[in-house]
Amino acid sequence: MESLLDDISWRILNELQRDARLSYSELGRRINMSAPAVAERVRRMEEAGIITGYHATVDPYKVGATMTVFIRMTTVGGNYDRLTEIIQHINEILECHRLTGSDCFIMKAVVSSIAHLESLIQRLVPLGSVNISVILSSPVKRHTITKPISNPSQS
Amino acid sequence: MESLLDDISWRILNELQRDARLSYSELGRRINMSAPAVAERVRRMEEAGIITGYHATVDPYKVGATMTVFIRMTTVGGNYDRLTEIIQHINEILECHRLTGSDCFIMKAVVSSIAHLESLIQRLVPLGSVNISVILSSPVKRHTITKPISNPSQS
DNA sequence: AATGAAACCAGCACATT
DNA sequence: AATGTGCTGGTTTCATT
Repeated sequence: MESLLDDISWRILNELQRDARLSYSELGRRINMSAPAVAERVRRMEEAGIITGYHATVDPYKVGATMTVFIRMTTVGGNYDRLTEIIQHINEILECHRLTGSDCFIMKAVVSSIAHLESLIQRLVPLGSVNISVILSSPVKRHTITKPISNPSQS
Repeated sequence: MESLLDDISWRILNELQRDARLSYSELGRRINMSAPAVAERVRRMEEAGIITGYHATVDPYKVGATMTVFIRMTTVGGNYDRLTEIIQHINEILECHRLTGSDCFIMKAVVSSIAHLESLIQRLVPLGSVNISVILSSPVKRHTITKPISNPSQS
C-alpha cells in the first residue's frame, strides 16, 4: 500500500504533532517551502479531516489530579445507551472507547483523591461491572502518528 | 481543596485545549485581556509544566490505519525492562502505561491491516502474555481537563 | 502582573508561473 | 500547486502603573 500522503505533507504533520503552535513561516523554513504554500497544504489536510484539531496538553498532576486510572466496564442490555449518555457529562472521564472482547468499555479518567475515585465509581456501578487500574507510570506518554515505512504484506 | 489556578488561567487552558493555534490577540479578546498579558500567563504555565505541549491531532483512519487497538500485557521478571525499551521504538504504539492490577501494561496502537496487527503481536509475544481488544467506536474521543467545581471531601 | 506604544514579523489574498 | 508581493494584523519588548 502506498502512503496516502506525500513526504512533504508527512513532514508538516510531524512538525505540527510535535508543536501545534508553529507559525506557517517557521514551518516553511523547516521544510524549505514558502509560508503560503505550507498554509495551503495545512488547510487542505484540515478540510480532508486528516488534521482534526490542535490541542494544548495539560499535565493533570499539576492542576490538582493525583491519579490517572483506566476503568474497564461491562454493561448489560438497557444500560448500554444510558452509559454512553452519562459518561459524556462526567468531566473526569477524558476518553471512552467501546471494545471487542469481554470488556464493553474502557475509559481513562483523572481524579484528585481516593474519595474522588470512590465517588466516580459510585456513579458507574449502577450501570455495570467496574474494574479500576491505576496508572503507575507511562513508558510512552504519546507517540506521533508517522508515515508507514512499508506496510506488511496484505491480501 | 482550592484550585491551583485562578479563573483566568483556567479560561486560557480551556481555550488552548480546544484550539492550540489561537493567537494571543484572539485569546486576549475572548477573555478581555491584552495580548501581552495573555502571552505572559501562557509562558508561565508552560514554564511551570502545566502546559506540556501543543499537538496537532491526526485521524489515523485518514492516513492508512484501519484499526485502533488496546493491547494489555503481562510480563514476567527480566522481560519487564526489555519491554519498556522495545516499545519506545514501535511506531504503531501511541501510548503505553504501566498499571496496578493483573495487567502490567496497557498500550494503544494503530495498525493498517490484520496482517499488520499480527506482525505487531508477533513482536510482543516473546515478552509476555498479550491480550488484544479492538476499538469499535469512541463515545468520548477526548475531554479537556477542566477546573474542579468543588472537590469531594478528602481528609 | 496588566497595559499601551512601537518595532518587527507573520498571515493572507492576489497576481504570476 | 508553489512563489513573491504588499497590505493587514499579530507578536514581542519595554516603559509605565
